[in-house]
Amino acid sequence: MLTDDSVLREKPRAPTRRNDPERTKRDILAVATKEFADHGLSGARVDAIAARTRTTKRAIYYYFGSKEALYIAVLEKAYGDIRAVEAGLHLEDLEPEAAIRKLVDYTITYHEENPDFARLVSIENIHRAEHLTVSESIQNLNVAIIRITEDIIRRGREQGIFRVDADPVDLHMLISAFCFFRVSNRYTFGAIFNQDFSLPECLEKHKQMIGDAVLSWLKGC
Amino acid sequence: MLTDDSVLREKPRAPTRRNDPERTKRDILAVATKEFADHGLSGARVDAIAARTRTTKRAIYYYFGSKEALYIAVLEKAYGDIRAVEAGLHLEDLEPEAAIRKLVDYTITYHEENPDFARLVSIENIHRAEHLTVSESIQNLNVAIIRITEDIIRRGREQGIFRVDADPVDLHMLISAFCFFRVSNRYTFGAIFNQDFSLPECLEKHKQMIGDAVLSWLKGC
Amino acid sequence: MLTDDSVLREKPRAPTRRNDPERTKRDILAVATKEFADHGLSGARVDAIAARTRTTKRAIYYYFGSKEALYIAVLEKAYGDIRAVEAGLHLEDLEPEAAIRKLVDYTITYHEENPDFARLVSIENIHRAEHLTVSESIQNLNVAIIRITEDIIRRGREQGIFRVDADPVDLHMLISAFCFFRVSNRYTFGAIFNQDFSLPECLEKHKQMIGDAVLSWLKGC
Amino acid sequence: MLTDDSVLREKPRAPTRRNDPERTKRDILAVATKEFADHGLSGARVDAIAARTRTTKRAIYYYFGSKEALYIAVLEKAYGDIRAVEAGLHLEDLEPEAAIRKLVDYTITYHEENPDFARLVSIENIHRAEHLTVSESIQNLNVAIIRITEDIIRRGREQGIFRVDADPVDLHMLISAFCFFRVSNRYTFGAIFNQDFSLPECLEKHKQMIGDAVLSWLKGC
DNA sequence: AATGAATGAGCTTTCATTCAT
DNA sequence: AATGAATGAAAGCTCATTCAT
Repeated sequence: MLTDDSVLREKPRAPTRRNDPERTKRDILAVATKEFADHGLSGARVDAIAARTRTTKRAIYYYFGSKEALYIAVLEKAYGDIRAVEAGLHLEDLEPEAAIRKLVDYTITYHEENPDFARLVSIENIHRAEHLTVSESIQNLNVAIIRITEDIIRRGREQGIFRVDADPVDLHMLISAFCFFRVSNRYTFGAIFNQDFSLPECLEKHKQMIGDAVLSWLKGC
Repeated sequence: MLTDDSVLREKPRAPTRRNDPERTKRDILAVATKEFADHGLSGARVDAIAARTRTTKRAIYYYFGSKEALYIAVLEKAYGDIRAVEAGLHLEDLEPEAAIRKLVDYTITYHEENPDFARLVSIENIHRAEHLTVSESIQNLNVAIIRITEDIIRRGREQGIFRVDADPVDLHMLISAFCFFRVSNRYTFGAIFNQDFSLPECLEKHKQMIGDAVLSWLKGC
Repeated sequence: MLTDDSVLREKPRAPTRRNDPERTKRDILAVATKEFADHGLSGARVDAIAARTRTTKRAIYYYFGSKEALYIAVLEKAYGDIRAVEAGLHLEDLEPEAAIRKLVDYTITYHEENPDFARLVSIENIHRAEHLTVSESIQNLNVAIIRITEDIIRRGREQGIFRVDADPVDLHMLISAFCFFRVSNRYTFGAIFNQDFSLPECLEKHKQMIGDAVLSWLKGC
Repeated sequence: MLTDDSVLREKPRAPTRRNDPERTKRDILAVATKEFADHGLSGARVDAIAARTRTTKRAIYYYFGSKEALYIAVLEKAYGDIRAVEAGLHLEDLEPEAAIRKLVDYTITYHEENPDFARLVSIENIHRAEHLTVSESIQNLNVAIIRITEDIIRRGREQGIFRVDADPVDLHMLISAFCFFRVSNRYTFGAIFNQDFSLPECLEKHKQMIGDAVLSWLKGC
C-alpha cells in the first residue's frame, strides 16, 4: 500500500504507517531494546522511544500497555533470540572437547556482538529478576541450553575424558560467567585496568583462555 | 483542616544532629549506598535517601552537591572498601597455589557478603563507567590487585608450576568474572535455572570449582 | 512473547450479539445508567461501560454518537420511568388526605428503590441541567405530576380542609425535597449523624413524618 | 465571584508571591472550591485551578499533596464555614417557635448565598461520602447543630407546644432537606417546572412555607 | 555553616473519539 | 449496518534542584 522509502528521513508529523501493526511493533521493540539497554528501566524514557519510532507515544501504550510491559516484551525477545541461536549450534554432532570450544567461541561471540543482551540481563538483575519471574515465556525457553551442556558432559564422561562430578548447570554458569563478564563489566574493568575488550586480538585471546580454563576444569587435571 | 501543613514537611520530626558533619556525611553515604545499589542511579530517589537519613534532603545537596556527585561518592567508597581488604590479604607469604586458593576464597566471600558492591559496579557499567572515569580516587586505587596476581604468577612461574604466558590482568579477570557473576546475575540465573546461590553448600562448591578451573588453567594442563 | 496482542483487545471474547440493535441499545443504556449514576458524567468511563456490555466501545458510539448523548439518553429514560409510574397512581380516586399520604408513600418508596434516579438528577444539577434543557422529551414529560397535585389541592380546598394559598408546584417540591434528600444526601448525612436511612423502620418513620408535615402545612394549622 | 474571563488571559510568568504561604493556600482553596463545586471531583482540572491562582500547579501539589487531598480540604472548609455560622445564631435566647423560624430563615439564606456548599455536598454524596468519612475534622464539627435542635425541641416540649416524639436529627433533616433541595435541585426543577428559585419573592415564600410546614409538624396538629 | 520553602521541567498514563473499511 | 484499529490532547503527578536566608 504505502511505499515507504522514507525510513531514514526526519519525523515530520508521525506518518502513521497503517496496515502493518506487526512491523510497527517490531519497530517499537527494536528501539525500546536500545533505550532500555542504554538507560535501564527507570532511566528509559517512553518519549525517547517514541521519538525514534515512526509511531507516537500513544501507539506504544496501545500495543504494549505500559512501560513495564514493554520492558518485559524487550526482555522476552532478548532471551528468545539468544536461545534460538544456541538451538542452532548442533553441538551433538561434535566431539565433546570440540563442542566445548565451539560453545565457548559462540558464547563469547554472541555476547560480543549483542552487548545489549548482557546489559538487559544486568538491568533485570538490579530489579531482582522480578519481571523475568513474571514472564512465562522466558522460563520455558531456557532449559534448552542445559540439555546441550548435559549431552556434552555425558559424552565426555563416557569417553573417560571429563570428570565425573561435572554438573551441566555449573558448566553453563562457568562459561556464561566469563563470557558475560567480558561484556557486562567492560567499562569499569576497562577504565581501571586500561583494557579494551573489544579489540579483535583480545577476543581471540579470551576465547583461548576461557576454552582452556573450562576444558582444564572439565578434564579435571 | 486535615491537611494542615502536614503535606509540606516530608520529615515531621527530623532531630537534626548538631555539629557532626562527618557523621552526617557517613550516615548519608551509607543510606545512599543501599538506595543506589537497590535501584540504580536513575531509579534511586533523593527523597528516599533523605527519608531514611537523620537529616533532610537539603543536607544531601549541601554536603554532596548533586545526586550524581553523591553517587560518585558512593562508588568511591565501595571501591575503596574492597581494595582495602585486598591489601590485607598478604598472599606473598603463601605458596603460589595456596595463594590462588585463598584469593579465590576471599573474592567469592567478599562478593557474597557485600552484594551491593557487585550491584553498584553493574550499575556503573550500565552507565558505561562515565562516573568512575571522572573519579580520580578510584583510578589510583585499583592497581594494587594486579601487583598481587603479578607476584603470584611470577613465583609460580619461577617454580615451574604455572604457565609462562599467564597475564596478571587476565588472571584477575578470570577470578573476578566468576565471583562477580555469582552475585550480579544471581537473580536471573536463579529464576531460570532454579538455583539458589546463597546456600552455604553452593558457596563451598563454587569455591572449589573456580579454584580448580583457575589452577588448571594456570598450570596449563 | 507474553504480551502477544493481549493488550490490544480490551474485550477478548466479545460474543457480538447479532441482529438485535434494540436489545443492544437497551443493554448499553442499562449499563450506562449504572456507570453515570455511580461516577457522574465526567467520572464515568466509556471503556467501563463497554466492558460491562456485550458489545464494544465502538458500538456505543455507533448507536449513541457520544458520551454526552449517551448520558442524555440515560437521563431521558430515568425521567420517563418515574413519570410512567406516577401516571399509574390514580390518586384522583382517593380522598385528598389519603391521596397525599399515598403520594408521599409512593415518592419515598420510588426513590428508595431507585436511588440511581436521585443520583442522576443530582449529577444533572451539578451540570446546571444543561443536558436536560436540551432534551425535548424530558420537558414534555413532567407536567403530569403537577396535574396530580393540582387536582388533590383543588378537591381538598373544595372540601374546606386545605389552605387556599397552596400551590401545586410548591406541594410537589415539598414532598420531593424530603424524599429526594433521604436518598441523595444519604451518605453525607449518614456519615455525619450516624444514621442509616436504608433501614426499613427508618423508611416507615420518614413516611409518617413527611406525611404529617405536608398535611399539617396543607391543612394550615 | 471570580470573573470567568480570567481563565482566558495568559499567565505571564507566575508572579510567585513568596513569603505568604497562608495566603497562597487560602487563594488555592478558594479557587479550588469553585472548580470542584462547578465540575465535581473528576470533572475538576488541577490545571484550571492553577491557571486561576497566582501560583503554579506544582504549588498545589506542594501544599495539598494531591487532587483528592485538595478536594478534602475544600470539603472541610465548606463544612467548617457553615457550622461556624450556625454556632453564631444563639437560638437559645429565643422562644422555641421563633428559634425555629430563625433557624429556617438562616438555613435557607445560607444555602441561597452559598450554593457551592450544596453542590459540594451533592458531589460528595455521588462519591458515597468516602472523602468525608476519611476526614476527622468534619466528623467533629457537625454535632453542634444537633445540640441546637435538641435544645429547641426540649424547650418547646417543656412549654407543651411541641410534640413529644420529635427527634433532633429528624428536625435537622426536615429543615435541611427543604433548604438544600431548593439549591441543589434548582436547575432541574427550574427547567422542568419553569420556576426560578433565585427570585427574592420566591425566597420569602419558601421561608414562610418551610417554616409553616416544620412548625405544623412540630406542633403536631 | 546550614536549612526550610518552593519550583521548572518533564514523566507515565488516560480517555473520548475518529479512521477506514 | 456495523466494527476493529488507532490516536490527539491533555491529565495528574514526580523529581532533582534552587531560592533565600
